[in-house]
Amino acid sequence: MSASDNEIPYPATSYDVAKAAGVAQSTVSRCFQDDSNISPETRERVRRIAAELGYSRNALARSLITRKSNMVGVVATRFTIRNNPELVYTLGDALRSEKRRMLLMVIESDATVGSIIDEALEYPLDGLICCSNMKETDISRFRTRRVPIVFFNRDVKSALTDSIATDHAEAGQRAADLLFEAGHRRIVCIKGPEKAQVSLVRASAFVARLAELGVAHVPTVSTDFSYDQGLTAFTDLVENLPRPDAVFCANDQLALGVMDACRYKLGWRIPEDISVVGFDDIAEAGRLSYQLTTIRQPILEMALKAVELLLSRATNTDVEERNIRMAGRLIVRTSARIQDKECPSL
Amino acid sequence: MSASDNEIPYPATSYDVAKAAGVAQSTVSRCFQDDSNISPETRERVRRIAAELGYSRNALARSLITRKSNMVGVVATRFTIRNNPELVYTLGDALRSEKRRMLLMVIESDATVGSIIDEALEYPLDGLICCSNMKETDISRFRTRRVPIVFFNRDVKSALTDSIATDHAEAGQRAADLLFEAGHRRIVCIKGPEKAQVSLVRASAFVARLAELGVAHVPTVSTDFSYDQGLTAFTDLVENLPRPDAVFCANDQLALGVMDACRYKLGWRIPEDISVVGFDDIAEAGRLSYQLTTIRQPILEMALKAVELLLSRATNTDVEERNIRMAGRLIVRTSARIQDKECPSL
DNA sequence: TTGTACGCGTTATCAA
DNA sequence: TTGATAACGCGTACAA
Repeated sequence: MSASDNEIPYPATSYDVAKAAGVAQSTVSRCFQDDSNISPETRERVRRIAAELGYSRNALARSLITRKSNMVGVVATRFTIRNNPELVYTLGDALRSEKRRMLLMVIESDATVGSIIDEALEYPLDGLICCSNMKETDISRFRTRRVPIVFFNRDVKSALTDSIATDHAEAGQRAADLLFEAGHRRIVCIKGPEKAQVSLVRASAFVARLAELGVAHVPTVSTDFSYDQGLTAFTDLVENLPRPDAVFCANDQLALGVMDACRYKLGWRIPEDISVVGFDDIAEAGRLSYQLTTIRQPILEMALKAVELLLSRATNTDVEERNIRMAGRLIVRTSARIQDKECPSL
Repeated sequence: MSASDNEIPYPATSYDVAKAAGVAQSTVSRCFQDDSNISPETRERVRRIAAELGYSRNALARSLITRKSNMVGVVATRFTIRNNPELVYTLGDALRSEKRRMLLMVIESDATVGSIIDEALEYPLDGLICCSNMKETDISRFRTRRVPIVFFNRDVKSALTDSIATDHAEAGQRAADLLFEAGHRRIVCIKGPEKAQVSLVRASAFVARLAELGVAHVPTVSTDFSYDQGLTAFTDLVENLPRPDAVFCANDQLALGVMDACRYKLGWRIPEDISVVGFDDIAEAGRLSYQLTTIRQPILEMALKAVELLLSRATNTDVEERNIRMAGRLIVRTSARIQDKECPSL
């Protein structure tokens, strides 16, 4: 028994199947395409033989000739993945139902997106869903290659490049109205990183709206969007302040930290002593221990829409860019008083 | 101006670069490989011209000839992604530092893993990290193709196939010892789905150990591993039972639901009236509102080890399978009394 | 309906 | 050090 007897050096190719079935390689190829002219008998026989040989088509070789990789790149930051794990699942699921694979490229933060550009360009991606900012020079490299991009929750405007995002400004404004109408006047704001566009928009719209309503000063502090900093930054902030009666947090993680600070560090009751409003509606916000009133981002609808926008670019190559903004939805729980203080009977 | 003047039909290839640089295509190829014999001047000049043309190598074409896709498949269930988002990030990060891409294939649950087998086989993956069970017949299809698999937190044993998992049995046993030594005797157990191996192992080891210690009956109920069912299943379970003094939950989500059931439905104090122990150490477990005592899975270390195991198979083709079990780590917080009831002075 | 021949864009081999 | 040429495995004209 020689070495060549038991060699299984490489997976079977369409040539191997062709030889075993006594047909041409192109016939084998046709047997695995849905819309090809092939006799039912041949198709069945060849497929059976292929199965016996353990044959699968090589997707890479196919991509080379069809010039379609059937792969969609998804760029996501660590924070996005942690805060919205369902987004990853939903994107993957939506892409698979469109016969696309998900090449997930994770980055530490928006600041490090540059590190994956070259790698993404080496694959003839069908498209890129980018949950990060990107420089125009990098965007144009994809555009040159005809790789469409959809930005997800990032306010990036570029030619032929779509985006979908929550309407953060409207949402921040709504939070301001909510708290003002409930009679709150000593209001503070816990926002995210200075570099995080979404946080800035939410917070500045919130503050601006309050200013319109006559609340001139809204003490504000920046954080890293984490529970821990929500807890500590809030505690520090209120130390030298008249006690606030409401707080808006630019995301739910912060809000949970603020709530725990109130209850376990400051001894304040929620919502009797202070109203807390968050942003996102993550799973934790609905726990009985928190019951956080917050503004939900329609992440899952946005994910589906992102896939739809992306794949429609394959046919509609030159349609003008679409920048879709979806309204957040106020989820009323018990962490904020929503009726006016002056009318407790309501 | 004819149509051909402004056509940018396809990305530049190495032939285009070669023509522009006045060299052979193979020379261009060499300029983009680190370990090739090429004069520094040529390399620099060609690379510059390539950059001007916006050239990137086509990874698919390269894979075809090198028979290495540099892609690693990661199979993960919706539950895994939701419960352990950091796992996704860590795997992606570890793979990228090994110059590999992550093809993430999401599935609804272990039961639907069959739906991605064919699709995974079509790519000449460098390997597969599988956070799901898999039938032996499917495993062998990958083995035939020389695609190594590492099972992650699944107790799958198969030839040449590595696995890494938390030692769930040891952990369940440890939870039992912990509660028993604290003096608890009326103990209940909230486990996960009947089909979830990890849950069964944790719970049955827990119950078995208590039996050894003389606690014969441990009322147990199955759930879907969710917060909601932790809350409702526990409430239902204890309704017709003498009040338990301790509860072990097969994951943290359940434990949080149980804690909220105790506090907000049953009016029990934690840990004075009942001790609660969870499993996983998800982020929520550490919140001040919960302070859940739990057993941490070393997910991140496991992720790194999984990548290491997988890539080592590329060279060590025929080394015997390695089934690594990592010990969980007890994280003591305040949701469980750990000293004996009889010795409150401790 | 099937076979022949070519090309997708790269790396690898061999000769110069 | 470089160039010519042959793969890699498939899809697709075109001819039969």
